[in-house]
Amino acid sequence: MKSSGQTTINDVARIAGVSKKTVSRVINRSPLLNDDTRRRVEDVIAELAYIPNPQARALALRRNFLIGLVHDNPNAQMVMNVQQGILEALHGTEFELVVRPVDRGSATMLVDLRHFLERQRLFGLVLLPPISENDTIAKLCAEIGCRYVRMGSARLDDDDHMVASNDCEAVRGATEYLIAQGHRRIGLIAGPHGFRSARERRLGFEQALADAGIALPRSMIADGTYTFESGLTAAERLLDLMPRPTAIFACNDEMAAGVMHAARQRGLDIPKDLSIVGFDDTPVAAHVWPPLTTVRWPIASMARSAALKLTAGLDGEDIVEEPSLFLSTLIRRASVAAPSH
Amino acid sequence: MKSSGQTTINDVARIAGVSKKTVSRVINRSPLLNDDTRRRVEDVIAELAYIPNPQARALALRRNFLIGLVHDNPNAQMVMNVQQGILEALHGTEFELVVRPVDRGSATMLVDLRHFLERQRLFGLVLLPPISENDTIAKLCAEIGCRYVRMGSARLDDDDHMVASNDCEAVRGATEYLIAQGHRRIGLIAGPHGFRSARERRLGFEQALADAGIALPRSMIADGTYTFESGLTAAERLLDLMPRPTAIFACNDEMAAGVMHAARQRGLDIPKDLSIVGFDDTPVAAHVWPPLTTVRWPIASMARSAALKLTAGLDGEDIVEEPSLFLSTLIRRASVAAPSH
DNA sequence: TTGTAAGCGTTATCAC
DNA sequence: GTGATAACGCTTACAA
Repeated sequence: MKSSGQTTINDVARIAGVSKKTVSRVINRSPLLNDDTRRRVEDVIAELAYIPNPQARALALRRNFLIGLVHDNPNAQMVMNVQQGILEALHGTEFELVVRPVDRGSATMLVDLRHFLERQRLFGLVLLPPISENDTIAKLCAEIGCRYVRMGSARLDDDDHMVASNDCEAVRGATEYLIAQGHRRIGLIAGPHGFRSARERRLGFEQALADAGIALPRSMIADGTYTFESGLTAAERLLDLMPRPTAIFACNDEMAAGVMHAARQRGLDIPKDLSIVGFDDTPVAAHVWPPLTTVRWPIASMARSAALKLTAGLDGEDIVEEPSLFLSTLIRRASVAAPSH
Repeated sequence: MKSSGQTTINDVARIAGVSKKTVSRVINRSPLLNDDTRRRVEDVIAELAYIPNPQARALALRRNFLIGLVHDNPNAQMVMNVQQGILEALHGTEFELVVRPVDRGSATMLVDLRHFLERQRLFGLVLLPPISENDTIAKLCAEIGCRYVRMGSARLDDDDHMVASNDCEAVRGATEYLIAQGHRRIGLIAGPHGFRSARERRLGFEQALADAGIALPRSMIADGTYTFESGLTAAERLLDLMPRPTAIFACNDEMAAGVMHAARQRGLDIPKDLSIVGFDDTPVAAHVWPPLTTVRWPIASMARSAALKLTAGLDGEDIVEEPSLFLSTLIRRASVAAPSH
């Protein structure tokens, strides 16, 4: 070991009595290596507690050991869950996680992202919804040679490049649950236009009503933007209807919390006068009063699989096929009851 | 530009008719450079849209252009705000943000962190509370030669190595507000033992009562762990008291939300029967019913300053002294009123 | 199966 | 002020 710093590949080579290249082969698990040699080198590596320098590897390989998380998702808990899932997958590997929020509205978003990818030569990208729905970004990655996996509410890409939840079916199930409770006048607070998740969730809602033979007048659907305030405003419109809905499905928890405020402000009792269902099962769902019935999707597991897809087949590991489709669960809490009239 | 890939320093040097070293000097804003030369090189750089390769720089400089965010904070919104603040500071620079959650309880935490730092040779670290309160980590950074800035509820280090909020004074102010509303029996739900923020907030609470000449029986203080459930449990104990408190200060919003549930379960009206104040101003504070009066601290600004301290004086930029102390604000919402009896 | 030489794209050293 | 030349620590040809 040179006095100046860390143990290098040269130290290992010298002490093991082999060339650097042989050590390099051991590090990279080259199959064409004498077992004796490999073992000898591995012993020296262990003894010196040698760790290959990621910067040098990055330079030589023309590729960094960084996984990027690209997102424009305003929901903190969601982003954190994704980070946690990715880090779980990356734990014990040489990969690190770099976060990169982007602004969907910005005109320079694509150019910025391209610069970022070209400069940093990331190993791969996990794309969070809603930006993951942008096909141009996927094409950009393919063009630059950066691996990517997109997370989404439905199949956005081929299996190697996406993990998806089944939002449509999940919402259908949740709506069927409301119907089973006896509700017939059910309002929907939809998500923002252009969001795939909004489309899928609305579709599931409509299907459930259609299957049950319940008419869905346009007035029972209010537009929202996934924010608390938009939920509040939309709920005010729905609650002005005569007769008003006995239940409201909000396409995410934030908006459902807004519905609760709107109901409370008019003195409505939840769930007696109004049942409410949300989507996401963010912490707010459990912490509002009454606790919110909602749909939980396995966001951390999905992110974990996404990261594993990215790094699959690198370490000479057995290639385990990661799942691409993930199922959601209806979490039943106190915000739903049979209609009282 | 070679056919294979990106523009390199060699291309710039060749076309500008200077040596690589001179280009390097331009990139690194060396002061000893002929203005003519500099301008010529800069022109070529602009023309070729040349971007220095961060991997090669990292190898040569023995230091990466990565800022690490080390945290063990369970609050998603808080972590996201910090990330946002750091990224704001890093925007337009060559730095990227790497996130590194750690497990405070783990026996190998320090060893893992050391490995991480030695391997990745991070440029610097932003440490989030509560892990930022750990002096051993600061020493580790100093030893390894990794810059760091600690975020905290009070001055944890010298000005170059910390940014702090004034939790003690903020809570004193919030408590004085309750007192000014007429409250005399005020309960405290404290934070976890060993957390500096818990200590500071409790201190502020005690000071305010003492200053107002209000006795604080031990029974009026309940232990919490910054979680919703602990807030609920602690509130149940406080609300069992005879006479019960007319107001409760919870040391964070999560616990305050728990207090609301506990109050609701016993049919207490908020704020008529019980006033509640929280701390942090996380989204839940605005979304519970009634909206929660709470203390907001400028977490993103603090993180931004932390990152700026880390990267200060690099680009030959004017060195602007970043502030070290940040003030909190009391956000008055509907969860507080004068006591009704 | 292993080793040698030549990069990868940058910065540091030390002359000129 | 500027430029050869040698690092930085690793990998990829290409030999042997």
